[in-house]
Amino acid sequence: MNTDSNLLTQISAALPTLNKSETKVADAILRNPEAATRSSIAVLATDAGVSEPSVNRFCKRFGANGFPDFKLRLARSLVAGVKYMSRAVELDDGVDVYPKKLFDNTIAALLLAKEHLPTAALDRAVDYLAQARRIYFFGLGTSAAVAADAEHKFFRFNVPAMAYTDPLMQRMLAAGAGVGDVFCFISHTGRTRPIVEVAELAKQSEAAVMAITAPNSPLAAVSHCVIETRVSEDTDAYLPMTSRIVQLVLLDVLATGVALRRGERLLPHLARIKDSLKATRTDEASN
Amino acid sequence: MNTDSNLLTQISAALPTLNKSETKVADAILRNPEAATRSSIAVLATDAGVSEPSVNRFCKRFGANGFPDFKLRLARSLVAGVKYMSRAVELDDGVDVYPKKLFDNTIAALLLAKEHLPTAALDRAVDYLAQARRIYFFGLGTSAAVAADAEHKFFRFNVPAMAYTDPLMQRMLAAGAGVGDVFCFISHTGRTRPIVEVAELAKQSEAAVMAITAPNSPLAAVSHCVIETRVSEDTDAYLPMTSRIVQLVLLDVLATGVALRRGERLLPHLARIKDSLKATRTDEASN
DNA sequence: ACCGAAATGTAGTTTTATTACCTAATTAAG
DNA sequence: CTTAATTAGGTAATAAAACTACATTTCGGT
Repeated sequence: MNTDSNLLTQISAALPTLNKSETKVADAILRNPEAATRSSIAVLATDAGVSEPSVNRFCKRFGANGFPDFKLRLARSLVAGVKYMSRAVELDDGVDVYPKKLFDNTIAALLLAKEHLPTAALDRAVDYLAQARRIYFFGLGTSAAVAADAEHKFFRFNVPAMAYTDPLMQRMLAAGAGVGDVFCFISHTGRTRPIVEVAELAKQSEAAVMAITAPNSPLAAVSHCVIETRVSEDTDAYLPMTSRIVQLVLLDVLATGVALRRGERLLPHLARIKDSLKATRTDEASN
Repeated sequence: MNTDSNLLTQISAALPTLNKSETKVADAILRNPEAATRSSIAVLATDAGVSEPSVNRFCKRFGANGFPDFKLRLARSLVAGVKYMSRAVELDDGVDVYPKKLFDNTIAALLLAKEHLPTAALDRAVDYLAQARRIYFFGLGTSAAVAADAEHKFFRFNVPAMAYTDPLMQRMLAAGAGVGDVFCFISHTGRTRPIVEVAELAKQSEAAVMAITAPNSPLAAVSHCVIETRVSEDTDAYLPMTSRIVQLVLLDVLATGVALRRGERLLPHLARIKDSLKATRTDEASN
């Protein structure tokens, strides 16, 4: 049930199932996880008010080989910065707290996504995109910005890409699609009706339909190629903050994949574009 | 000179300055950093073909208190996944390699940004934004997509925000600006001339000018409030991949900051917007 | 209240890391 | 070219940390 890779969350999730001394150890660790990674088993035992073997047992209970191994895992978990038990921003968070939380959440989302990379789907998607005569990126709301970004990036790679955020335009383009067109739909939930309808339209043509969206969604169902993104309900409660970042990086991956497929010839092209931008600069710099 | 917080990069950077046995240790670690975090000092010493104290000395040379502390630091560095010495994508990278690299780069950029959060500037920026009568987000190129995203996010928070990506529109709006207007410029380099010009125009009005951009840039110079973002030259060589992600998260921070400043009243508003979106869904779900 | 099972602690053993010291290598001066 | 000085590196002893086996306690059930 709990596939969470973060030790801290695992521990706090398991809290109710722990017995007395284990709870003490868990408390001591959660009280100051950073310190726990630095202390020896003796210090932590004193800190928790239990004996050393209890700490050791605790470690093994959470899948570690022993205390040192446990510390290592803990250190890893901490990097993602998820040291705030409730990772959601609280109303009374100060300016020195909530920015870090937001960064931590984003980093955690990326780490998670990195662990569940749909490699096969990405490869197939690159196949589609690399051969495309023309690529359309469609998204609404937050995903519109993602689509715009994708257009820009693919364009730089000399791929004929266009982003449309107007449902009517999307409809028209999907209806008139033909062989060689690739439609890439971006939707966090895959349940935004206008987007799904356009995808269905596109599917009826000769065009290829791909989607960056949630698994088992209506949008996923109508797509030839789906790049699944997991939805983390809790952090994206009111605003899709982390999900769109993952989408963006996945589009980076696709663009890079297409570029790699084309091989070396691309680099001079990028250099040329970069040069053309220099004219708009007051000084030397990359974009 | 080297403020790099990543142990691995630190080690490989220091390679030329190391003596014989230190080099052996460094090689052994770089050969398989993951394994190094798991092995004991004895194993690593054998692996490197040196004695245990040599390994210990090596650890201290890199600022650790001893071998266990060193392992901990190493483990931390590895999480960012920067285990690829050359983090740049190579032409012969397979589909199981380059996506991870891209994610790693992005995560590394966020970790770096998190460590150098311009807290004071963020707080001031929230002051400006929270009091704004109207907010304009201006960006060009890749930053245009960021601006569009910002517009969307602030709008959801019931803040009158608009994004413009057309330089002419930007000019007109800047020229006609007045008290209560806040202009937020987004530019990776801060040297894109059209943007700087518009910022100068806006500065001449009664409006507040803020920027998410590089320090010591022309754009930073004309802004009342600058949120500095560091530019990592190597990974963003040809395309600004990681920098725009950092910008996006910084805008998340600003939007959240404004929301927090307003306090609880906001939550029902968000819930209402969420409900209004449900109508466009084929099923229940968050955006 | 007593028995048994689970939980926790104690003490001893083993492993791991550190320190102090010694030897070999290297370099610069005579 | 030798030799003294200095540094690098290794050996072995010491100290620290972690683990194991076993003893004791605690708790739930009868």
